[in-house]
Amino acid sequence: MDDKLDAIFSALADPTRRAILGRLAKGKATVAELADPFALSQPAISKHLKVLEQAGLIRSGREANSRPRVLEPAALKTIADWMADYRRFWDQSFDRLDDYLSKVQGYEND
Amino acid sequence: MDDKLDAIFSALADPTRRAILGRLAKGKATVAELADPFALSQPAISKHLKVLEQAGLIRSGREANSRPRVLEPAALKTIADWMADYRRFWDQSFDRLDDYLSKVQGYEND
DNA sequence: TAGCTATATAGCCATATGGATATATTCTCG
DNA sequence: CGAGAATATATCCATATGGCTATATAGCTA
Repeated sequence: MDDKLDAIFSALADPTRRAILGRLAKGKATVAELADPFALSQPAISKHLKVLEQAGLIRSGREANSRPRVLEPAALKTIADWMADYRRFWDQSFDRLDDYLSKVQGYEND
Repeated sequence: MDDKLDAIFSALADPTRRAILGRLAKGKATVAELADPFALSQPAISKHLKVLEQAGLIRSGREANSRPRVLEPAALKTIADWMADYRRFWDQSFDRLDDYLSKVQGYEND
């Protein structure tokens, strides 16, 4: 699990890769489309994509000639879960909210 | 802001540093106390602390002979805010919860 | 002030990272 | 099948990172 967190956090520690995720949040995209906004070579982008994929943040598809990428949200949930332990430190409403929800009838968190 | 996110994510991309944060979540600690659980030299720990401090994740105090560290939650909030844009991808209840809260009387999120 | 404690800094080394260019691979299509 | 398009891999280079040992600095305390 530590290894997973290492990979995810370090994948996110780069503005190019975060921007790529931002693009993928709007939907599937090819490598060429992902590379377009950047002044970087295609291999550089492929390298970034590999880092993101190995961290589990994205997945590769296969479509005719291209290998479109899609977002893989589970990895983000992994770090969100890690952060949950700290949430009380900055989110003053968190404890109260949690408490509140547990008392509300008819609300199910799936 | 990108630089800030770079620094925070890359500070978190190391298990030693995350463990240090975990310790600090339980309260202020000296460098010696923070170093204790690890099979690392004192300078190595000091280096990690510097990384955490430069990312804004911790702060140094001054107390007699020692320089105790404390958690600085604002930095964690920074990445939580960044992640908020993606939350809808994994948290199915998020939209519903958000919607629900906006309709609840008497609840104020500060 | 001298010495002890706590911590920081300097310097060194090995490995990792991010970029580039050149080339290989894999499909699609005529 | 041969050409072109889309992407991956191989190399190479410069810089960053994480660890160590040795040493410097700062504050107590006798």
